Amino acid sequence: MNVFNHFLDIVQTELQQLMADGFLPQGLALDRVTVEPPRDPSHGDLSTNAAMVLAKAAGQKPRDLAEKLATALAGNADIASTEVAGPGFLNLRLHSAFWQSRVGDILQAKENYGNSNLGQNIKVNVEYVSANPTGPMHIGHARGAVVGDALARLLSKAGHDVAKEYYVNDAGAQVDVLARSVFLRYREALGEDIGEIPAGLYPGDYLVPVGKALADTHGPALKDQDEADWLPMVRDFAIDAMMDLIRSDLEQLGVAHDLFSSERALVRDGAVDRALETLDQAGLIYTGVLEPPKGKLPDDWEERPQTLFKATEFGDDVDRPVKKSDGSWTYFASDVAYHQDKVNRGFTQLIDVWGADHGGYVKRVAASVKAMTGGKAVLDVKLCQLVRLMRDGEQVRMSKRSGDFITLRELVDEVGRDVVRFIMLTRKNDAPLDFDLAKVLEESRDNPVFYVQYAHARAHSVLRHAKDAFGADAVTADALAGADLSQLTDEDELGLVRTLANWPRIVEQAAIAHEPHRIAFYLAEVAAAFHALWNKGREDATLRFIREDAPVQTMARLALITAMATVVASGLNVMGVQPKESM
RNA sequence: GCGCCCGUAGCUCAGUGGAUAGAGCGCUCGCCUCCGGAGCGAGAGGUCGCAGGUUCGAAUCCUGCCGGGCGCACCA
Repeated sequence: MNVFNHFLDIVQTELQQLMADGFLPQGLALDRVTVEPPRDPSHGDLSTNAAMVLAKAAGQKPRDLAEKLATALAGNADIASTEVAGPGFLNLRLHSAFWQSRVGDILQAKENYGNSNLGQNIKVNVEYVSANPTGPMHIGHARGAVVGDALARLLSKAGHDVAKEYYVNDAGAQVDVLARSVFLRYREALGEDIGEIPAGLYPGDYLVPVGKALADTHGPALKDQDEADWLPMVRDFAIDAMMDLIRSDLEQLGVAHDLFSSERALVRDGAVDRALETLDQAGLIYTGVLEPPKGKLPDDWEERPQTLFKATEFGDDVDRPVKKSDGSWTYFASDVAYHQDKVNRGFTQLIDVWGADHGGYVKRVAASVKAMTGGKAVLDVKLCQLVRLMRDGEQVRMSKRSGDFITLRELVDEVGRDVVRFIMLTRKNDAPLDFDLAKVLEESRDNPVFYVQYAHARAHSVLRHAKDAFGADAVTADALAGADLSQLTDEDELGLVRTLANWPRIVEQAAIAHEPHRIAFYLAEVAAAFHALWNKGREDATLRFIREDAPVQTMARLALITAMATVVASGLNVMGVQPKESM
């Protein structure tokens, strides 16, 4: 149950009744009415702004209106008291029994607690990573991979029909460079001294085995051919090898896409021609000359006519070229086709997760989607800012020149998959993130991965102790489900329950905002509430979870911490992190 | 020059229309024969970059300015 939606329904029903009974004017719009947890817990359990948002249209003073609503709600069995406060808030306090029942909800739903039908099974396409198939993934790709994957899981939990997709840029000049780089390694594998890798080719050692594999397959047969003869074949060979590499990197991170879409295949199948034809028929393609870019001019800039898309009609700053000077499609043109392809496959919500360096590209793609679909499909681009790799507060320098950058694989090998995934979600996507290799492994309060995992492990530790004290037969899921929850009366116990009952709301809000990082912050809050309760038991022995002299109360408390562990596991599951039962 | 993002406590950051703006670190003061002290509690610390505007109500929305990051024909 989403407690807040539940009471929003109740409040709206009562408001409708007040209208029907003539206490309020007919036809008031109730869509701005909200029910939320008050910022200050001393104000009660729930707070509604109904009186304030309706006062003007109703022609009544907010506080008077709030009083009427309070009277109307007084009959509700779950509401213990109501209070009009401040400028016209109506604060509700619920009976303990209502909160206690939420523990039962959680135990019953298990990790599905927090699932929502918010998305109504709408088809959402999340495209992420989409790194060029020219080398292994590095730390920057890791952030997009985690954000995209967690967002997909989040939307799925919130009731969307989600497809996870990787766009393979296998059609541009960069894959020809890859092919030449591999060909060099092929000659090397045949015993040739290739010396320094020339500038403009990929120098990384990861291409050595690819060259060797090529030599194993073909022997020296390719060596003396013209480039035009070997390049297409070597290119395909190299792209396959790179995608295998990338897939295995992703697997290490626990990221699995549903579909890898090939740019080359789109071009080959004529999808780009068709997409551009669509735009052309709509009168959105023309030949024109662009103004030179303001500020610094590129050295080789020349004024010339280009085939342009009227992006400015859909909110972009300038019209955008779709053909290169050699007549082939630009990358943008195939991206238009790719987005059209997604829409054709029935997706009405498109989400792209990109690096921040692609920020200048957002408007034109959004414009193309708008032009293609007449606004029926919406595109949201999540830009991920840079990850700064640190060690003990010092920035780790990466040398891109030698191809010796920090790979995803090295990162996961050093700190583990779960740590990488969690830390990547401890910032908003549009804020830069410091990833400190030392700090993320610290076992302390200010390492959120540890802090949250510790709460989960601690709960399981208590359950193990309880089984020792009462016997494994006494502490079972059935026994916990049947616990007398009215035993949970301490204010901090009920406080923890309230925090747990917030989970369904967090899921919905994070899903609406497309912000998976909110899960990480929420879990830290749950962990804090649990650790605080734990320590209260240190000072007052009657508050400990396990009281051998009070088995009924103990079972209720074990039910509570099981619920806590369940919510933490549910949240970690959205983040793609495995909960730990011991540290 | 233009566009996008960011500016909140000494530091790192939450908080996308609600009440007295929060957390961690750091600082000050407390709590360990006890279910895992790998933790907890209390305190000090703020013109929410600046100036206008919208609103019953603005850190949040709008406009302008200041400061920082990223990007800026045909590459991907």
